[in-house]
Amino acid sequence: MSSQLQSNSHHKVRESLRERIESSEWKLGELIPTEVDLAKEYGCARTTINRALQALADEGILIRKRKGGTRVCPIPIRQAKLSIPILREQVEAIGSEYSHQLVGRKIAAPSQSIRQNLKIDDGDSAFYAETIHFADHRPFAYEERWVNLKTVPEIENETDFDLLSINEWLIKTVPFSSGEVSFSAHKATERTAKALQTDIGAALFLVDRTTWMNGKFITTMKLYYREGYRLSTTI
Amino acid sequence: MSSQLQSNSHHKVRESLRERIESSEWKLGELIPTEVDLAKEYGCARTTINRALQALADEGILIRKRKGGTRVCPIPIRQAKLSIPILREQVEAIGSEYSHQLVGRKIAAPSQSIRQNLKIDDGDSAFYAETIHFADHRPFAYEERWVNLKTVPEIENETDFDLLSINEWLIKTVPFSSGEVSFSAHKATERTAKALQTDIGAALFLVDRTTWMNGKFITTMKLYYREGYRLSTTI
DNA sequence: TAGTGGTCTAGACCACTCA
DNA sequence: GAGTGGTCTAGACCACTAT
Repeated sequence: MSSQLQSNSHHKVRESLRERIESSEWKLGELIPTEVDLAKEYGCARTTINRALQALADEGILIRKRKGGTRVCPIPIRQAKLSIPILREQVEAIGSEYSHQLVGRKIAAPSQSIRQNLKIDDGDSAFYAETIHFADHRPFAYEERWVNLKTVPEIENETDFDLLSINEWLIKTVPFSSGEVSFSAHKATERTAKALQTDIGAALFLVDRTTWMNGKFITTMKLYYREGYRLSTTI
Repeated sequence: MSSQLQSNSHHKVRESLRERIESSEWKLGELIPTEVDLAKEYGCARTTINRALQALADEGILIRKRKGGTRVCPIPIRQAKLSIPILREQVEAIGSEYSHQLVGRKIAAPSQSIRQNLKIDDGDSAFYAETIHFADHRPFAYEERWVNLKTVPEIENETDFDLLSINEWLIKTVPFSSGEVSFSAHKATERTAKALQTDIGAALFLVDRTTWMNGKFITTMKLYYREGYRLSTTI
C-alpha cells in the first residue's frame, strides 16, 4: 500500500479497468481476476476495487456472480441513459422562447386502451386535455393527455393552465412518479398535422408515456413532435 | 446501532428514502438531513447512508454538494435507461427467427456529412454496406453503414457476412466502444420503402448512431425500422 | 464445502464551498 | 473557518453457488 494512488482511487481504478476491458486484455465472456487479487495489484483496499467493479457491472460491462467470479459481459448491450426533460426546459435549452396553449379540455369517458393504461373501470370518466407547445411561437409538439381523476381529483378545479402547462402542474403535484415511455414514428393525421401546422402524412416522432405513483395510475399521454425533432444521447 | 437492519441495508435505506421523497416528506429543492443525522436515525454507519444517497443522486433524484448538503432535485428530470440490443437479440426476444441480407457493399468516398462523422479527410474512401434485417423472413429494419477503414482495415478482407451481420462482426472486433445515438422519425423514401417492403411516405423510426473507441472513429450507421416499431423503457 | 462477491462498520482524512 | 459530502482502509461476517 503505498505510493501512487491517493485520491479518487475508485474512479481511477474503474477507468483503468475499463481501458483494460476495451483493449481486450480480457476477452468477451472471460473471467477477470478476483477482487482480492486486483486489490493487491492496485495496492488498495478490496472495498475500493469492489466499488469500481460494481460500477462497471451497473453499466453492463461486467457480469458478477458470487463464487463464479467476475466476467466481461459476453453480449455487450449498449446502455443509453437518456433524460426526458420538461418541454419548457427543452425549448429554452435551444435558446427559444417557450409558450403553450390549451386547445381542449373536458371530462369524458376515455377509450378502452386509455382505460387500461389508467386502470380505471368501464364508464368511469377522466380528465382530458390537448396542449400545443411552441418554440418561438411556432408549434413544436402536440400533447394529448388523460389524467386519472381518482388519483388526482384536484385537477378538476385547477383552472389556470396558462402559466404552468399541465405537465408542469403535475410535476409539482406528484413529483417523483415512475412510468413507462415508448418512442415510435407516426404519420401525421389531419388532427395532428393541423395542430403542428404541418402536412398530413409528415413523419412525427411520438413519445407515449404512462405515469404512476405507489401503484396508482396518474396520467397517460401522447406527445407528437414536429418533423425534424431528434432525441439524442451518448452510449 | 443495533436491532432491525442487518442485510442489504443500503438498499433498504435507499428505498426508504425514496419513499420519503416520493411522499413529499421533503419538498422539491428542500434540504434533507445530513449523512450523520440519517445514520443516527437509521442506526447504521455513515458509509451505508452515503451509498444510498449517492445512488439516489445518480438517479437524478437528489443533488448533493459538499457543505451545501443534500437536496431533493428541484427540477425532476426523468432519466430513462434504455438498452440497445443487437438486432438479432431484439428479433429473437420476440420469438421470431432472425436473418439478414447484405444488399450492397462497396469501398467509396462518402458524402461530406459522413466524412465528418468518421473524421476522415476529403477524398479518403470508406467501407459501405446496406443490410436488410428480417424477422421471420419479413423485413424488420434496414441498415446503411459506413466503416472507417483507417481504424478497422481488416473489414475489407472480411468476405463472409452471412452468419454474422456487420454489426455483430464489429461487436466481436471492437466490443466496448462508445458512441452517440439519436432517434427520430423519417418518411420512407423510394429506397427505404423498397428495402422494407412498405409504402413510400410511411413513418419510419430512425436510429442514427456513430461509434468510436479511444478517440478513433469506427462506424456510423442509419437504421430504419418498419412502421409500428416501438422503443420502450421505464422511467 | 470452499471460494467468490455483497455488505457493514468505525474511524480517519480530505475537498469543497458556504457564510 | 467550519460543516458537509467524498473517499479510503482494515477487518469482519454473510450469501450465494460452482465444483
